Amino acid sequence: MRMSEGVEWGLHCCLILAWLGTDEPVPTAQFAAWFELPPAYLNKRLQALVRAGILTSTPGARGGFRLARRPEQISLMDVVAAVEGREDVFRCTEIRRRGEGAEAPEREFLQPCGIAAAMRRAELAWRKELAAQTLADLMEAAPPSAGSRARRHYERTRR
Amino acid sequence: MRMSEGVEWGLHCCLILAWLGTDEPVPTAQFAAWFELPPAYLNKRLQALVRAGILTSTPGARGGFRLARRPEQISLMDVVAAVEGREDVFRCTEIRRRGEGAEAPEREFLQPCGIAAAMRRAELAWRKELAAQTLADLMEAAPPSAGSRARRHYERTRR
DNA sequence: GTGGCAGTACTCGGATAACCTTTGTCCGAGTCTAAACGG
DNA sequence: CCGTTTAGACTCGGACAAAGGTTATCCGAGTACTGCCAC
Repeated sequence: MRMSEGVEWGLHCCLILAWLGTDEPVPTAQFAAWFELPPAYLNKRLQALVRAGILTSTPGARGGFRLARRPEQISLMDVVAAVEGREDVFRCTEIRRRGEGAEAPEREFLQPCGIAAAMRRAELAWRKELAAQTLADLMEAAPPSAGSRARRHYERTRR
Repeated sequence: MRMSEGVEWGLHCCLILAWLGTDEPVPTAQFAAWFELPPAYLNKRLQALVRAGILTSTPGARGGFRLARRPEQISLMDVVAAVEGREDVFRCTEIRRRGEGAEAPEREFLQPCGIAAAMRRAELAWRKELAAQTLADLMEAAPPSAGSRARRHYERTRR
């Protein structure tokens, strides 16, 4: 059980976009150089954020990615859901009904499996915490120098 | 990001053991028949619970698995950690230090990565919920018929 | 009849393969820029 | 000098492979039961 790197990559890229605060799209190549990541694969990951409505992409020369919403309206939950999908981490396969359970009366299965319910409770707590944190919160918690450094670097490497 | 089936299997097996409340070890074959699961692989999964100190195994004929502790002292967190490992779901690879970050002064990295910290907060909430639920809680929440059915079935198929 | 003994069946445990998800790469469609050209 | 055209470079987007992890299987070490045999 491990979260894919795409979440980390996507969050860092969104954070950069938020710090820059520019209207110009930033291409994948720029992000890839920034973090020494494989450009093509990073692009593939960012596409997931576009599909989820977190980023907007403009094709062609001078194209790239921009934030689709303001940083206060992008939560960690949004990014995680966009990259990892919206399925539950714990996926109940209802093995209670198999084998011996097949002979049990149907009314025993009216209420959902207790194990699945407990796992779901925990997962909801996780999701709630993720939804409570936005990009803006991350910006505020980070050292101010990080934001200014990002802007300086962007100005220097501008096309 | 998906939790392995071993967690579901392990929890159901532990629950059966708790319901039976017997001192006799229950072999893998019995569990496998109960839920129509591949016996050898289920055995491999239960071994993880033994290593974690949740179950005790007795080899040889008339062998099998027993609960190592009382149901009130076995939490969902214990089982998840035993099967899935104790590593964090979100694993920060510190890409902030790579590429452009390599030129930043060291003091910018004194406090941990904000993204990793936020993810960790969410994960701790998840773990806390898991640790708060024990096998005994699951037994109480389940319909009483499930427990009695398990005992009846065990008596019938006793060796 | 009783104690010992060998054979047998059964169980866990770890070493060994098949499948699937994740990671990584490549090329095509479309777009903007910029230079060249003609009026 | 200015507008048009045309070639070029750049970017996203999805189709195509490699790698690692999970799922599944098999065989060996060890244990308890059971029937047999000797006394």
